[in-house]
Amino acid sequence: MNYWLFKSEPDAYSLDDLKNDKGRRTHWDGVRNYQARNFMRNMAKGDLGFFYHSNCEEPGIVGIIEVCREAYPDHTAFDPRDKHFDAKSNPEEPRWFMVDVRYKRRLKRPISLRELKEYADSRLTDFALVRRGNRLSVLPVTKRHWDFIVGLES
DNA sequence: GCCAACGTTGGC
DNA sequence: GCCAACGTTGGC
Repeated sequence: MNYWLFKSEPDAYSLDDLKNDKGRRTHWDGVRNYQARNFMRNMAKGDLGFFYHSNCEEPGIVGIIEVCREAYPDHTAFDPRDKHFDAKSNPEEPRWFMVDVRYKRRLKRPISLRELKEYADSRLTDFALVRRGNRLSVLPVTKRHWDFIVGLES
């Protein structure tokens, strides 16, 4: 099993939004970055992910979600009215993919980016999230890092 | 293939 | 709202 991190702006889509969605699940559409897309194509059913709130008052990890459907074409790329429309993608040769994720649980407390950065030079070296300039919306998390971060919870 | 211009992300 | 860090685009 592999571990991941999914970023979302809570104003646009928060952990509560996921929890309140039908079946507590959603499709993770709108990713338009090749590296992030490749990560999604590597995801397997049952993989776990952190739900990260970005671009907000206190950016940080707030919950845990699970991949419940593996990568399939992101149909929002085909819709000219969609914000993430991409004329270069089409159903015959889709360029962008998405996975479905399901709410698992909220962390006992949010683990802020500020707190995670305290470990950037020790327990969380090479964790992409705490490296400068990282803008990937989907990124892998090693088991070592995953376990350490979950351990910060309590 | 280089690189300047441009658009986006996201912390602060 | 600012701006640094990137990724992408397109002229040459």
